[in-house]
Amino acid sequence: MLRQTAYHAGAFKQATNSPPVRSGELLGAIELMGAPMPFARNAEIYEEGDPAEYLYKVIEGTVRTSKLLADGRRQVGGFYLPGDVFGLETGDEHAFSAEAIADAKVLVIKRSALIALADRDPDVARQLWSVTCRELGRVQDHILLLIKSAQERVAAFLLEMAERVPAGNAVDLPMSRQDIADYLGLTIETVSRTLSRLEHLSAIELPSSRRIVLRNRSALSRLNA
Amino acid sequence: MLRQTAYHAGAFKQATNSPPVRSGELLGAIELMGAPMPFARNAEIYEEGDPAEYLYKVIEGTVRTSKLLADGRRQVGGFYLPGDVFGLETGDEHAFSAEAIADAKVLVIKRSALIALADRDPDVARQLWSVTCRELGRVQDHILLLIKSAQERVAAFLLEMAERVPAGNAVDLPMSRQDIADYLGLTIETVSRTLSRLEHLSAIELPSSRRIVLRNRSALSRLNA
DNA sequence: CGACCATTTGATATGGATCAAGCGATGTGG
DNA sequence: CCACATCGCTTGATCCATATCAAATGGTCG
Repeated sequence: MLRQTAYHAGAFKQATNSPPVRSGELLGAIELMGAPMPFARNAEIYEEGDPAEYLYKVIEGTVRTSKLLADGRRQVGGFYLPGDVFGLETGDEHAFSAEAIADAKVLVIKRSALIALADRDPDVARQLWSVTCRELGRVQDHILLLIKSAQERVAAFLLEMAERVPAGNAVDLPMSRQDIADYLGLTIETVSRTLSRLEHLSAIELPSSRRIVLRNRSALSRLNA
Repeated sequence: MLRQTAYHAGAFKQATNSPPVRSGELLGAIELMGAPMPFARNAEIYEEGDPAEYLYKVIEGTVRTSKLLADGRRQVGGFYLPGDVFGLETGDEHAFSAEAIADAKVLVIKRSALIALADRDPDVARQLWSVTCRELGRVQDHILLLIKSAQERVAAFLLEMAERVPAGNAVDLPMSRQDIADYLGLTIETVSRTLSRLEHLSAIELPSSRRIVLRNRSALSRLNA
């Protein structure tokens, strides 16, 4: 456990692994404005620096946002599963790029149309804001991940994914080790080693590299610290 | 330099140090709704978990948002200078707490009133969204900071502060070393050592601990990598 | 079957954390 | 006005978690 500041304060609150924006009823009317588009595995949806003309909602598959740093490293901003909205980001242009991790179907919504609609319908405006606020919360949680130890990061990641793909205790990860590493700010080797260690600790099982069984969630939560 | 992924791609874009939301003309009408409140140095403005009833805009002084982790570490979410808006965050309750670093004057705006106004005035709604998007961009940039080396983090921090307190090359930092460390995900010792190293490299001067003169910005930018 | 790619595992190096001591500024009481 | 405590910061020595370099393993596709 890394030390940063040892404040012995009273306010202990767990970092809530907030998943990306999942708009169920939300954006209901809005979805009519969008066109569903297919993207093949590894296809680019938009690139860093592209004008942010559209918003996106995953219907099928998984999408990853990422950013290449000047030195060649890559930071993965997030993984987006069916129901999740992505492409919000900051302003005129996309700060990250987005790629389909697996074959995906994505609803593409024209931003200008959405804004125009929001101008006329306060409900839409409110939803737009709400979706953005939740994305903000997700990114803040991501920050909290990045200051933890490798074991904590991996454990938190597994718990997050398990929560988002509710299929009992078995999770089928759509992303590669490299994607996970770049999301968690670790190397692929460290991710792999940490998973092996968690297996030895009987916290998880690894039937195959993409499939992970959570055997002891409370142990994971504890490691999550 | 830490390795994460060595993608030799074409898209090289520098992490733009986006400062917190600074609403100049923005929130113009809105500000009439708010009451200016004084906060003494170290006074708490709101606490993690408090219902998020208000939005805030710094008029004078500096505010820091932070979060205590279960193990006693602290993460500083951001520093807010005059003109900056804070307290947006996620939804019903504040994920971070906010404290005045120096004696501050803060405009306090009731969220419900603002939302009501946004319902009637699309411009207000749009501004609210815009402010949130910019905060989102700031937090994403913060993530990019946290995966860099100590030297890069400190250099980036100095450049960011210099940009936000435009007073030539001399910056008077309102925050302590501990605050900086908790913002950058480093220890106070590492921050201090790194500043000393930057001084030896003649990138900066340290006339006093809170005052920093940028002697060679391009060198800092280069370190910033 | 063989080539290729993703993943795991091993050995070593290193950046930053930790532990500890020193230093300078500020403030307090005598 | 000066001794002395305190606090924030710096500097030094050492340790450790994770990166790096390297090789082995395993699964997939032609």
